[in-house]
Amino acid sequence: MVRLPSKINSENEELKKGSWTQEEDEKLIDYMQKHGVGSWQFLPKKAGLNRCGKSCRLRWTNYLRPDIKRGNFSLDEEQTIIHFHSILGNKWSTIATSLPGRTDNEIKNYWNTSLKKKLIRSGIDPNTHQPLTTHLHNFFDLSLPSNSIAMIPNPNLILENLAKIQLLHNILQLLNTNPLPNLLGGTGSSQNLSQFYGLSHEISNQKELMSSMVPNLENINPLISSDFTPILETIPEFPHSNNESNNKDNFIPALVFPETNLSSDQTHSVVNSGEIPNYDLLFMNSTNADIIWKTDMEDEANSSFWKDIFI
DNA sequence: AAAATTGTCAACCGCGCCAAA
DNA sequence: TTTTGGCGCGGTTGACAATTT
Repeated sequence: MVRLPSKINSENEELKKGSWTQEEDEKLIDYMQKHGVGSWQFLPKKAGLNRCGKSCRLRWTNYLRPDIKRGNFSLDEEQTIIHFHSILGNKWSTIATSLPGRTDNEIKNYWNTSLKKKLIRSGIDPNTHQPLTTHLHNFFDLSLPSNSIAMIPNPNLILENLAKIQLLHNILQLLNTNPLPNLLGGTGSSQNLSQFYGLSHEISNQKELMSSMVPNLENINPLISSDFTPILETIPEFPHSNNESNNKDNFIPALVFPETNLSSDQTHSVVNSGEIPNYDLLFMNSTNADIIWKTDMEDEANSSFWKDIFI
């Protein structure tokens, strides 16, 4: 048997690709109404379409089929997708069987463009469906058994953990500048914040959250003294409004920046804007002992927050 | 007002499964 | 038992729209 290359028809002509025209749609609908679903391989020729069978199947199942439901996903549908995704993962076609009129493609698109972000904003990892802080615990705990760093003064490890602290800083900054995260939007409260971060007790401010999220924080860097409390106490409270000036006042000053491609002026501008630096680059370089870190000591306002830890 | 960025969604691609040869 | 080909699935792309800078 000879298999035709998929982009050539039996007359050796190039098959059409890309968006479907109204005329092509009409031909396909007309054919499907008369013959129903059959062999996709021979359909294009019979229906007078210069397309491959696969393209016709896709157009029919994802767009032209008469039983397709249009419009926004309802809350029920949304919850169904989240529920089944937590059990099945990216099995879009299986998930689609629970949502009449919705196609796997549509569900997949909706997940990738909207639902995933909604979950992240709610403090839930869209891959594991677990609170994001579970990962934070692992993030610090796995690499930081008690006292290990103090006993092995490996500069690369110190740099790596500096990077981790910086990452934590930025997570806290995000939490501090956005409305409190909660499940699927709406107004937040400290109660549901605790709930969605997987904490057994209620927390009312950021320092409590920080202590709860990173129990081994005092072991991260040998330069950190045992008394971490004074630093925690300087962390601002959660803002309980969207007032922009309040949010600005609550910016946690930047900790350290790697001396990468940022000039001093750029570093200052990043510090002052609260912008998040490029962590891919940072981690990529963190195994290199030559990496130079700088604290922003010239700027008293920005450095006072962190200098007790590192100087 | 224009340019840049981000979001949405239809469509494509390659792979793997499975039935038929 | 192995090979072949149809089909469906999940990941990705790219065009267009909407929003932001």
